[in-house]
Amino acid sequence: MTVDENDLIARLPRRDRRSLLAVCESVTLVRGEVLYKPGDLARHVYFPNQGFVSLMAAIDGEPGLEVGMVGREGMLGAHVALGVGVAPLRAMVHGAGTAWRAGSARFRNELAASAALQRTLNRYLYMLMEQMATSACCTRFHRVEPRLARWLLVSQDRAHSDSFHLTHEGLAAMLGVRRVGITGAASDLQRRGLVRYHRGDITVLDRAGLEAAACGCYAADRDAYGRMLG
Amino acid sequence: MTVDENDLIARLPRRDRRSLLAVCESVTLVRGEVLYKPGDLARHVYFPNQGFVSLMAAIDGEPGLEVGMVGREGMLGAHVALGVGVAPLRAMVHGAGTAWRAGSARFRNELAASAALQRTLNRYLYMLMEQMATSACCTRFHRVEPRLARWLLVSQDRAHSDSFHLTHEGLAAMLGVRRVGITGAASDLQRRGLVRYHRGDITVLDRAGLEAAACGCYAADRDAYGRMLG
DNA sequence: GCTGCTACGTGCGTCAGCAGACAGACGGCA
DNA sequence: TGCCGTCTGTCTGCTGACGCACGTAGCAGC
Repeated sequence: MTVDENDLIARLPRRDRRSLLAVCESVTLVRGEVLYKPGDLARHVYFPNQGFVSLMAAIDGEPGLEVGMVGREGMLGAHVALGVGVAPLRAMVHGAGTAWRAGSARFRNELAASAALQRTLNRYLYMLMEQMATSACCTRFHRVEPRLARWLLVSQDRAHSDSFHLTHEGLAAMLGVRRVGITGAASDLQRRGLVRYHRGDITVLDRAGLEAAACGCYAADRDAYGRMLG
Repeated sequence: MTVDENDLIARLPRRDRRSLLAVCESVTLVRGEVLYKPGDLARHVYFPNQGFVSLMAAIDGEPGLEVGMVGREGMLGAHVALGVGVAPLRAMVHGAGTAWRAGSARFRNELAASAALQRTLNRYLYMLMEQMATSACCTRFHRVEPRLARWLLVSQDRAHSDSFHLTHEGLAAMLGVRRVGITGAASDLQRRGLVRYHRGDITVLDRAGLEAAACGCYAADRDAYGRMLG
């Protein structure tokens, strides 16, 4: 067990944690990897230790829109915890890292046996729903630039790193806007010295400034996360 | 027990259903009533028998956007089932009806005691999340008119009635658009003979036509509901 | 009748974001 | 070294929705 341990697992009582980890294996999350596609039967669940993964809702056959992001604070395969095998969302790795992975059936056994795990995941599900609702509003009402700033902050939190890789094209797909919309917003953030990017390599330079540039949804999400822990 | 029974309760084994109903009382849902406000501690959960209730996500202090709708196919207070007392969303009654209501603590006891209830609610939570994700995409990508058509269909399903009451102003708040946007879309639907409305009283005239006018999200939601049932 | 309120319809100027296209810059690779 | 694909920046014309404001119609009450 390292310092970079998945938060949900870290919060379990020792006994439950050991039991769960006994059915887990360590895997590497590779950038670009798709962990779930909508309609797929999920063979595994994942507890990231580092890295971050986007949850995308599809629409009209298009990739659609990002409705949530998962890092070491959460898990992938919440639907398995709800007793449904079929994934509702596309889960795509954006920041590489490692994760604990468990087979769905074994995971369900662990869940049935551990009240602490049930409690923890229930709280996480609650937070995820809150995030999705916030996200929906944010997408509707906020401008591209504050939304981009928010996305970068959330990614930075999940990645535990100041820099990560994603092109304007990729960012546009996440936020559901055109690439040129990202180009405009990103240029401005760079001009103001908040970030630097170069051919897909993005570095956050001024975190406080970026927080000021982001919409209130970032703070709302962070608060929701805090409430989940407390 | 009447024919208009909440679907979640109706699907429980007789023993579990009796036990749950024993801690429920029948209440009336009045149009305009707010069952939860974000941040409130939920004292009760509700299982509607008729009527329909909107789940609204707030943003920047504004009422925001509807992210889900609940009728007899679901429950209000899903967050209580997840072990969190604080409501994340505003729940507002749009179609009057009756509901079974249980105190949060008693409901939690029932939930702990009934594996069938847990399974049922888990599947419902899954569907609710799927709906929220669909809703987020729909809000972003679809035009006002198809979205309005979808909203009317969903309401009709929940209300089990061809007519209900909501002004253009109210519809605008649900869909997160201007009132005049609704006026334009509604005029068109009326001109095409799909609906009729007068000072807030809306009647669906041509259901099939309305389904054709709605975006694919309506069908997607209905399918998700079908999958939940098994 | 007049008043007042609510609901609905319309017109106008503005604007963010759209679609499509193009060009320059950079970097990996042969 | 030169080529090519990727990434980024910019332009044009277009449109759906916005904000605001005003006009009208139905309904209730003294």
